[in-house]
Amino acid sequence: MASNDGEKLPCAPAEIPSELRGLRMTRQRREVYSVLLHDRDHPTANDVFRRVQEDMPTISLATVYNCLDALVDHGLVNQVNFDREPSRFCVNLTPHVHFQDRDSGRIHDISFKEGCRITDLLNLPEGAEVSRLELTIRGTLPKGS
Amino acid sequence: MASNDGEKLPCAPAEIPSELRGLRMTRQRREVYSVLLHDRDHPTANDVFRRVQEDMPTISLATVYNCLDALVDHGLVNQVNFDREPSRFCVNLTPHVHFQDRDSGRIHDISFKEGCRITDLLNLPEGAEVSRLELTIRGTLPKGS
DNA sequence: ACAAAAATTGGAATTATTCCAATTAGCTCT
DNA sequence: AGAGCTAATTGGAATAATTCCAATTTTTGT
Repeated sequence: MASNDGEKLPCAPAEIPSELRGLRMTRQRREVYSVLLHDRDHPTANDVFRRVQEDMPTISLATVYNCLDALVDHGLVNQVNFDREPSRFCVNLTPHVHFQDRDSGRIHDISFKEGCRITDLLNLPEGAEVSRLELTIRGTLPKGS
Repeated sequence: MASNDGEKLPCAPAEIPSELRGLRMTRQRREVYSVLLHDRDHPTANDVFRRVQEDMPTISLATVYNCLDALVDHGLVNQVNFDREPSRFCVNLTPHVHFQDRDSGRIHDISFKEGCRITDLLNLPEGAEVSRLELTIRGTLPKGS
């Protein structure tokens, strides 16, 4: 889960500035980021690759991986892992967890109830510092949600 | 997170019966399970393979994978995934989450405070049924814990 | 003991991801 | 705008965890 520091984030490709959080926005990174902003369905690296290729047919898969890494490192994108499945990517930077519906396979972002922190529920050892926390849930949703 | 139904689990290899939760305990499965019971340091499949080989030099890695799968399917063992690292395996069936210390790399089991359920903190959609939930934490522990 | 079913085995195959060396693009300073 | 420097991109090869497969062996039920 990423920490959202309250900064306003661009919501349309056209608004992506040339640098964001100190990350040099190359054509490829901009395109990858824009694809992630456009369809927020938690695509895999390969999904992103295929989508970016439509506008930029010469991009390589290695570059997509590089771009995704860079975006993740700079906190613009979250990497979501469900078990041993291919990683998925998510531009929602507000605190949330992921729920995968067994039937559709779709992943849903689930927010926290007001003021709730997971670590309050745990018997963490004295002095433990949490730096990254990932919660994934699998289950079913009522039909048609 | 496994559900522990309160059943008393064997704590020494010698005590493992020929069937457990409907799982046929073959020599190989028994050995794999016994290795997991003996050193609860969340080994990978490869770690388990090397340990089992000491007593059973002819076992194959494929069999270790098969045995681990069977044990996981029958709820005797938990599969633990940290990001894209190799899966690790855990015989602790009480409800808990996993904390990886950045310095040592070691994984610690973290229990819940009395009566706490993670799903109570979440804005789950009406009617959502949780079937599996995995929480992994990375961070640091004070020296010497 | 016999037949049927299930598990084990070794090796090959798969697949997401990473690595590498060569080219290209982006930034800075004049 | 041009030169030089650094970082990013590229295609292809390499890696590594895991899965698959077909043949053999073990176990179970009759």
